[in-house]
Amino acid sequence: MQETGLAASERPRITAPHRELLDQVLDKWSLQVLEELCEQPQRFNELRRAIPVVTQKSLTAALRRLERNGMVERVVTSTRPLAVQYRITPLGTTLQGLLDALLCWTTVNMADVERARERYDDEV
Amino acid sequence: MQETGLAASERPRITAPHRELLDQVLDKWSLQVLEELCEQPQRFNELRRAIPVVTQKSLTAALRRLERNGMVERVVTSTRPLAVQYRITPLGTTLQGLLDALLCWTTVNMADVERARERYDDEV
DNA sequence: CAGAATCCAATCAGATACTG
DNA sequence: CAGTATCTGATTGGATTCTG
Repeated sequence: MQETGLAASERPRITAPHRELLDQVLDKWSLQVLEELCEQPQRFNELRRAIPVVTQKSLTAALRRLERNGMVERVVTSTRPLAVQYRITPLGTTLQGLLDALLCWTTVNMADVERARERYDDEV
Repeated sequence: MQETGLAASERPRITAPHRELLDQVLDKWSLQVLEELCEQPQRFNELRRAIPVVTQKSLTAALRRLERNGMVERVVTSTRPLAVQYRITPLGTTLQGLLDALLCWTTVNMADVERARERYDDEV
């Protein structure tokens, strides 16, 4: 499992591919899309309404990125007019714990962060 | 299937302040700065060398953001030429677990993601 | 050394119009 | 409904120059 006997302090580094994946998955709209789809599958315009001020363009881009990375599945029903449902994939659900952890962290530390901001803004 | 009080589906939502904080802390360069400073305090140019291709401008911006949000502390020694050391704060260290979790997730799922990308790119 | 200031190219986001 | 296409104004990122 380990090539060499590394010290505990030698934690894995963020490499370009990892960084890139996080970028695609943690960006502004993707997080909110994932959050919505974790709750239930939804259609395009449902998502649009559920996520406050996302434009159609940004939502489309976020969905395509998530689909490409295997986080979200696009299910088309060829009716007239056609219906498209987006749903989270098994791979996508592995992100849910992480999302919760992120949200938990912001909730716990928001007050401290706001104090830090006030201090910083005052002294400058 | 669900208890009184909060339904299981009623998970906390990402609100604007939370989203904004995550943006400031999870962006491309900030993650790598935090990773570096979690290992040891470093000076400006040390960080610059440690983080492959960051420009001075981007590094400065990331450090200012992290400082403003209380994640990083800037320690100035008024020598000639002056020395500036950046170090992680206690609040900043609360992010470390999250960073590890993020990195762990990418490591575990990278292969699946790459397969998903190939599938997507092929069919389009 | 540790930046600030400036200029410029490239990217992005919003609005609008159109389509199967 | 679920998008695509296009135009445009704003924001970003890199390169360069300068400074205490």
